[in-house]
Amino acid sequence: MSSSPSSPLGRPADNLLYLTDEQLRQGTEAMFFAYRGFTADPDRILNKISYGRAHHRAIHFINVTPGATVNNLLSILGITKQSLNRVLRKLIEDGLVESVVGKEDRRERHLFLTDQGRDLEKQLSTAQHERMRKAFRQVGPEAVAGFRAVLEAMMDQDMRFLYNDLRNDGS
Amino acid sequence: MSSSPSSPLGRPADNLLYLTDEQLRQGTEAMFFAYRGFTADPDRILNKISYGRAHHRAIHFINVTPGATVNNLLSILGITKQSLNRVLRKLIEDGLVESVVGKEDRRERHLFLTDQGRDLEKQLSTAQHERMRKAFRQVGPEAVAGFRAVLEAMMDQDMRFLYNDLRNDGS
DNA sequence: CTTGGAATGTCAACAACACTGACATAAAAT
DNA sequence: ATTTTATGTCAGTGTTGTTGACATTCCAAG
Repeated sequence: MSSSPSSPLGRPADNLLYLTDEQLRQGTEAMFFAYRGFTADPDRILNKISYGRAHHRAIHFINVTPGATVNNLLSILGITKQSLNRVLRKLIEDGLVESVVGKEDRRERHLFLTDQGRDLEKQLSTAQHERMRKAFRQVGPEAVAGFRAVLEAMMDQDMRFLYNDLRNDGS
Repeated sequence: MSSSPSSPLGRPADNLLYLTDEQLRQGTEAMFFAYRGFTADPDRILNKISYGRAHHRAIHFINVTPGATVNNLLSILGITKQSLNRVLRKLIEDGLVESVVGKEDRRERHLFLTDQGRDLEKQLSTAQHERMRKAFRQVGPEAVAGFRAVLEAMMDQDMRFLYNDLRNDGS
């Protein structure tokens, strides 16, 4: 719309061939099939212990932001507190997550993984990372940078902020 | 593992910094947040008409491979026939999908979108493509190529074959 | 022609995970 | 003292997946 590096009148769409409906359709299908692969390996582990993806997501984000409150986690996961509570209750009951009453604000519950929780997290992330590492190595760092750039551009703005917060530190 | 462009002994991991656990974790989170964005726009449309993602997926793949049988669709979607059948029944009942008994093998049902089905498909894909086109344009063709390369490398092999079949034609 | 198997459809039951709405409790903030 | 916030819990509902069982149709092999 703004700056077109091609000649002003001749072949103006030549550098935009990657934006055709056909290309977008292929991108859509790539996302669909790749997301299936992306979740397949942890899903197998979770299945054995009667957990689902919701448990995985909770464990993942409690691990990267230890001490986060329930509300923090709700913002990240984008689900209702009732849904999260169901999952958290089970994780606490099973001894994978610890809930600590806030020191300054005693209404808040700060969430931590127990040793057992960290064990499971390690198992899950190892399985998931194996596939991704293989893919990353296969395509090289430039492709990975492109992958990351597109994904970040596809996020909702709120999620992009959260994502970048998690990228820098774990606060 | 095979060819390392860096010096044989000094700093052997320098070009592999993009494969650290931290980088993989960020890739994982990028996938998670981006997939949410990816589905958000069509989800809003589907919600209004009491359909879900399963309906969207069925409509999408019937559109790109018109005349596919139920079994074809099952391979692509990776769900059970019972799950698919529930969705298809509703789509047929609502007049979005037509089921045609096979001419050569009359056990098979070939699936097509009706005009009404194509209308909805267009609505959904337009919404989904808008976000993706914006992202693609923002990052440029090289990044998009990397995005596609990583996603393809993350698929299960079966899905990669299917994906490439859909890429070339619709048979 | 009969039998076996493949493709499809249907019924029932169930589980995971999301939702809404309503209500309870505790504690911080005003 | 009252309101608001953070959290938890109960009850009900919907979508989408699962198994298992069974019926129908029909091609193909014996």
